[in-house]
Amino acid sequence: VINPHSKGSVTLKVMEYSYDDDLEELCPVCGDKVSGYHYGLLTCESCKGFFKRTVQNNKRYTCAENQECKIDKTQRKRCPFCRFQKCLSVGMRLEGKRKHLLPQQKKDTFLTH
DNA sequence: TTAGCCTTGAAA
DNA sequence: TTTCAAGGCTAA
Repeated sequence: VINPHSKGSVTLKVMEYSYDDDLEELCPVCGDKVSGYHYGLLTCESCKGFFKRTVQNNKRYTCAENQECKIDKTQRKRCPFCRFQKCLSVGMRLEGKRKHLLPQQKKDTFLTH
């Protein structure tokens, strides 16, 4: 913005845009803060660990309700079954067992903010 | 069992 | 050499 009141000088005002609203930084599973890519997508540290444990030890859970439990940061512990279901539904996959397999370029998803 | 921090190793 | 996600570790 050019200040019309300044004579010889020009003041430039930089508009700092804050899209605080939807800056996808939340785990698609529980809404916690993401810590990076885990099993294919951005998730939080806890869901990463949960998914890992579940897969590694072949955990089998059962839902006490109708397998429709809402998963959020405070209820995620409540129903592992629904939590795992959600992990799968949002796209978590165990396609990167360490020690082999090429992660190739999964650069299809950017963080173009 | 959960979840945050740490180690590791393949890819860039 | 740096990056960063998989897997390890462990306090609570």
